[in-house]
Formats: sequence, C-alpha cells, structure tokens
Amino acid sequence: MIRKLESVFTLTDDERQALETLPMQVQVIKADQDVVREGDRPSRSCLILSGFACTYKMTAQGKRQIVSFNLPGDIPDLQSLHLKVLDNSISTISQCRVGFITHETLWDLCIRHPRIAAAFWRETLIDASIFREWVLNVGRREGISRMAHVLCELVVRLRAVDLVEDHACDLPITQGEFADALGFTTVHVNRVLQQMRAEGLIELSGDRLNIPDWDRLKQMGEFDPTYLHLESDQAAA
Amino acid sequence: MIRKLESVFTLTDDERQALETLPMQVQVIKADQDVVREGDRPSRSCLILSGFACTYKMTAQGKRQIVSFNLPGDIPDLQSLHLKVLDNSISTISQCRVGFITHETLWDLCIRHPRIAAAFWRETLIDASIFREWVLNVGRREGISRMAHVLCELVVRLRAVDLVEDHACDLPITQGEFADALGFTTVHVNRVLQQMRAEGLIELSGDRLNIPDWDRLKQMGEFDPTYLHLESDQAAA
DNA sequence: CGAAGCATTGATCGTCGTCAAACAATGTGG
DNA sequence: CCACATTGTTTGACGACGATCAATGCTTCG
Repeated sequence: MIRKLESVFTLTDDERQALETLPMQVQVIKADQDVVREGDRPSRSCLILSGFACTYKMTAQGKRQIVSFNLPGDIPDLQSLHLKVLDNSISTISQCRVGFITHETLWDLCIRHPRIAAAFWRETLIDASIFREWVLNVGRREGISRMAHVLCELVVRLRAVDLVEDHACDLPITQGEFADALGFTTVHVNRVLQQMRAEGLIELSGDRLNIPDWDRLKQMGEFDPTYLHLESDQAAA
Repeated sequence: MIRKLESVFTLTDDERQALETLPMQVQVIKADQDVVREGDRPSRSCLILSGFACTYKMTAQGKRQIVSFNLPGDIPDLQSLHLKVLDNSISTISQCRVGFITHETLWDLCIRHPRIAAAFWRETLIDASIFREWVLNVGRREGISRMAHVLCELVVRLRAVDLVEDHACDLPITQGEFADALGFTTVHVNRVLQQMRAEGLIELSGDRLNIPDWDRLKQMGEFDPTYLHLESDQAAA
C-alpha cells in the first residue's frame, strides 16, 4: 500500500528499501474509534494500511464535520511532523489496520532521502487540494451534485489503490457519516440517495456501491479529477 | 513582509540574506484581476506584498467559492512547486503589489537552506489547516457564526502581519466577496451583517472594520485560533 | 451629470433541518 | 432458538434558513 508513492516517480532500490523496512507499530483498530484527537501533540503519524477512516472537526455546538475520508495508503496526520498541535481528529469508519511511524524515523527518512521528503510534501499538498474542493462542494453544490461529487472522489481514489472492481466497490460508510461529510442531516442524505437510486445514478445497498453509468454520475457531481493530482489518469475508466 | 517566516524560528544571517535578496519580479495588479487561473501550469509562484487577494474555485454552474483570503506575506500558490497544474484560481480583491518568484529560484533556495524548505512546507500545511476549518465553517455553522468566524480569522491573521491598530483595520472586502467565501448570497450576507451591527458585534462601513467586543465576536464565531498555528499567540489581544 | 458598482429592502419560494416514529438488520445472551 | 438491544435506514409532517427575483438607494468616479 505504501507503494502509492511509487506512482509519482520511480524509486531507487535504496529508497524502496528504506520504505519497505520502515519501522512501524501496526495496530488493528475497531470501527468508530478515534485514532488521534484534536489538541493532541503526537510524536508519530499514522499510515492507514486497510479500512476506511476520516478526518473531522467539531463545532462548539457539538456538530461534526468530516473534512476528508482516509483510504488505505494515506497518512492523514503527516502534517503533525511540522505542526505541533493537531487541529483535527481522526477516527476509523470501518475496522482498520493502522501503522504508527514515529516522527523521528520520518525525519530521518526525509533527511536521508530528499526525494521521499518531496513526495511527502506533495502528498500533503494534495490533501490541501482535496480540502479546497470540499469547501467548494459544501459551499456551492446542493443535494445530488454534492453527494455525487464525493462518491466520484471516493471511487477514483479507491481505484488508485486498486479497491474497485469493474464499477463496484465496498463502501462501509453510513448515511450519518455521509451527512457529516456533506454538511447535511442523515435524513436528507437518505432522501438524496433514494432520488439517486430512482434516477439510476447509483446502486447502493449495505456496504456495496455500484455505478451503472460513470459518465452520468461524473456529470451530476461536476467531477473533474484534476484536483486529485493522480499521475496515471485513471479517471477515464 | 517576508519576515512572517522569521516568526517561526530565528534565521541565520545566511538565511536572512538569501531571503532578502531573493530575485523577484514585482508587479502592481488592479483590484479584481486574476493573478493565475485554474488549469495554468505556472513556472513561478506569487508572494503578496500588499493588498488583499483570494483563492477561489468555480462550479460548472458558474458559482464561485472563495476558499481562502490571501494577505500580505502569503504565497498562495506555493503548492505549484510540486503540483504541476493549478486546481484553483487566484484573484486580487483590492489593488495588490505582487512579487513573482520563479520555481527555479525557489528550488534553489530550498536545497541550499533546508530550514527554509521546512518553513515553506509548514506554510502550506497551515494553508491546509485553514481549508479544513473552512469546510467546518461552511458545512456546519450558520448565519452570524459563519460570518463571525471568518471575521475573527481575518483579524487575527491581519494582526500577525501588523495590519490591525487597536480593534480596527482596513477590510476592502465587498459583501459579494464575503458571500462567495461563506457559501451565501450577497443578499443574505447583507442581512447577517445588519443583524451583527444591530447586536453591536461589529462596526463595519466602507472599507473599515471595528470590533467593539472581541471576546463576544470570538464566542459568536466559535473562534479558536489554534488552527492558524501562530507562534506568538496574538489571539488573546 | 450620468454610469457603474455596491448596499439595502421586500416578497416569495425551496432546500434542507427538526422532530418523531417505525422499520430492518445484526448480534448478544439467556 | 428466541428475546431484545443496538445500530442504521426509511418515512411523514412541519418549520426555518437562506435563495431568488426585483427594485431602490447610495457612493464614487470619470
């Protein structure tokens, strides 16, 4: 999974070796558990090895906003390498295998392999790009478009880590979690999804998503994958 | 203005010199002009020397969403150093003095001065943090809170670059621009502002903002400046 | 003085929130 | 194996926040 990095540029043997032998503490975490919390001053970052997680923040009123979904291969709190105190929490959505890597070893890696450091920087920039797109999505798109857009993003990102077969994939995200990601209520998400099903845009039941007509969904979500800055452009598929 | 960097750590003479002699092409740009556009593949980044700018994206429907305000000292497209194609546009809000620095010289700077590279990385991480907060703001806060929050952010960031006297500052942002930043319409922004004025939360007329009761505004906006990751905590003031 | 841009106001409409309940699926323990 | 607890989905009625449409002021500036 770490080989997401490899898609950006070809690693030297040296670099690959450094990554493969990266010391990390692997932990299995149940669904719906905080991995790190806003306000923490972590001394390590976490790499999602399997499962779905999310980055979120809370208002003073106790409302939750998910600002990003974290998929296998992501390091959602890589930022903590430079920013001492975390300004968001990270929670699992499904059960996850998480690898914890100390900042010390990450620093070491960056100093020894400048190109890996650059790749890490790049990763955080793509995260930022995704946040920007989400501001647009939440601020200016409504109902079906908004939902369609995150679905498109999820599918494209899942495809990039090889978790989409054909036009279907596992999607262990509840309607309540979608609501927190979209700035909606659960009730509204439910109604939007029903309308999308009725219009044949998606087939979604349980943990399984199927996309009968990718082009139409893309169009509904005004989805242009440029902002994900993927190298191989899997978006066409 | 570049000395925003200096607030993070003390520069060596060498580093300071490198920054002060940084070759850049300075240009004065009128209000409401695009500096760079989504889709561009820029070979240089822009440093805001004076004036207000903003980063924005558009929906296919032609609706605009501002995802960030750019203040003097910011380098809003530093990301283009690593991401070839821009996924957002940048426009001036007021007249701006902008310094263009080629990627070449930036790379050179980063290689020669790793601590400056780290500081740049850090800057982009703070940008990301601001985007996250905006997702929360746009997704989960309404009316007055939403408005109060961006006002708080603006004041704190302006104070960090010494553009706030007492409790007042220049704020050349139109209601239409606020609307695009908040995901509202101009009409609604107008009504929210009037209510805030009526409640004595702000005094805003023309380009001038005055904050009679900072604590109350902070409270209304649920504003906690942690996410800005400022070193000296000017937030108390 | 007229034009352009911005702020303001009013009336009406719609997306989405709130509240409340019922239903389905899953899993646990007696 | 069934009771029942838990979690997620679905439905309905109603209300509100904010959008839309359309004028009307108010500045500023050439």
